[in-house]
Amino acid sequence: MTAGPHSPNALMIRKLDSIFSLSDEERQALRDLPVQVKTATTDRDIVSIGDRPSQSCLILEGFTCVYKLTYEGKRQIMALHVPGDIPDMQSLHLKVMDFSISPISPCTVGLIQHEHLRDVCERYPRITAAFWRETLVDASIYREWLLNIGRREAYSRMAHLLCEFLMRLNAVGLAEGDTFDLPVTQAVLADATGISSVHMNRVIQALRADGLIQTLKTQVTVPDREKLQEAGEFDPLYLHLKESGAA
Amino acid sequence: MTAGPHSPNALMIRKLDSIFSLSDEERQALRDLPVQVKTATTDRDIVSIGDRPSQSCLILEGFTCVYKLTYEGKRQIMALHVPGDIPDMQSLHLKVMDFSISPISPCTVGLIQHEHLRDVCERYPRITAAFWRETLVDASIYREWLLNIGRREAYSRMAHLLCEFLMRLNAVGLAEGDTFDLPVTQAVLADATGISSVHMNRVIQALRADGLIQTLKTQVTVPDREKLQEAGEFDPLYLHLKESGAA
DNA sequence: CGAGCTTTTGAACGCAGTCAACAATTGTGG
DNA sequence: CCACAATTGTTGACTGCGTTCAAAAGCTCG
Repeated sequence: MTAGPHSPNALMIRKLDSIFSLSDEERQALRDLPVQVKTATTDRDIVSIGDRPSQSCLILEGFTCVYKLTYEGKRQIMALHVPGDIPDMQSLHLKVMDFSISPISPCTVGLIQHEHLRDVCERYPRITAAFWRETLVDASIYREWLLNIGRREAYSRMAHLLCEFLMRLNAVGLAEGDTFDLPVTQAVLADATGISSVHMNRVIQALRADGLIQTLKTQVTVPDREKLQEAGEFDPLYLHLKESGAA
Repeated sequence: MTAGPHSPNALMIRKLDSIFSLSDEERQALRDLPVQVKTATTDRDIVSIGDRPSQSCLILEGFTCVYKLTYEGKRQIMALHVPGDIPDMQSLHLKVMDFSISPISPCTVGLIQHEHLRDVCERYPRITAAFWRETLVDASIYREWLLNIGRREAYSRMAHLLCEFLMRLNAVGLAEGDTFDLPVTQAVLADATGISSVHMNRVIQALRADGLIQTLKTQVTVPDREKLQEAGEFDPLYLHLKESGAA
């Protein structure tokens, strides 16, 4: 629940540190955040639309998605989150959840009470800035997804999604080179790209046929990253992984 | 450039005040923000992707959009902004712009230097929270647009967009009852909903034929708000216009 | 080894895109 | 104030990407 490089917050701290170069004191304050560790499975939401949570959740293991449903029950996934992410940091300032969060693979998450988050923010303005920045990167990813879903065709959309996922996993050290684990059904990928699951199946076959991806069980390998990025018009700028040079 | 209820910042201050009940001191600090007023026309970006701005822009009059282009030049509009909004608050924390902002009608905007924004944030933590919250609402709108574009058909998308616009204009007192001005080409609306401009034309005709909207020049009237909301599956929760009750 | 998912395949359909032409409107300069 | 240019809106015909429905094949796991 506290100290050590293996505190549950380690990944999140490393991520913030890589951008903000935290001081020892700031790092320690983050390590000291009380975290309640829970496991979650794909059959139940972690948080649901309409909830008024008093905590935010930090992904520790596995993947989650942010989604909403239409009246007819069609699901749109708006974001995928990987370990180190806090998908609902927003509930710190917006009382009512306007979306749901669900695991898309078996997960462990760490729940952090808002009062504790508010407390570190109050004491360390740079942590406020760091958290704020994280939510701004989330928004940037939403924008790129809007471009992806609104203006690209299915084949490119999927290529783009795979590029993003690979790069984000690389950033937190969860992908070995060009191979990563994607323990997720095609229906999930379809809901994340705004197409039907039948069509997603055909798109994946096309990507395989074109040699852009290889799959083995849930493992995905990208033999030629550049080719996949080209197919998906992928430019990592929007991920803001580093502040390439100052203003 | 400063005081009075008619300072350029008035709309923005009123918006923040309605949620946060600012103190006199906080209000005054916002009024004192130096603002450089500029006019802008639809033929040129206010900020462009790749820029590293040292200021953010506050919309004073007219409407702007946030957009990106695909390699083939297809445009996706990700957000519309109305007076009182700050579409690029994010550049306070993200050095490089990952999108462009363009007027979609003749505009006046107020440019505010980042250093001044940082200064008020440092002195007034509640203003930090208020600005942060604004960016979180932007993100919420992106999510709703993702659902709209990813999972609804063109007719509903447009109905939804009109509902959102009407409600946001009402919130800042820029719509008379159920009529508002939308001085925007159909191509813009098409780019905001992810459809072609030809199809947008047909959708608008259908909405007119069904009595959901009436148009006169650039004026749009919504005779039956409920019916339009139903057609667009519009639920204003995601706009977070008020914190309906405490947690 | 069987139940329940998930993936795959085929066929028919439909929403929306594209292209091209024309009409209406707006803006501009004389 | 009119004539002309440029932009915007409208219409029709054709095409196609992706959906839907249904069924079969493959996996996973108790």
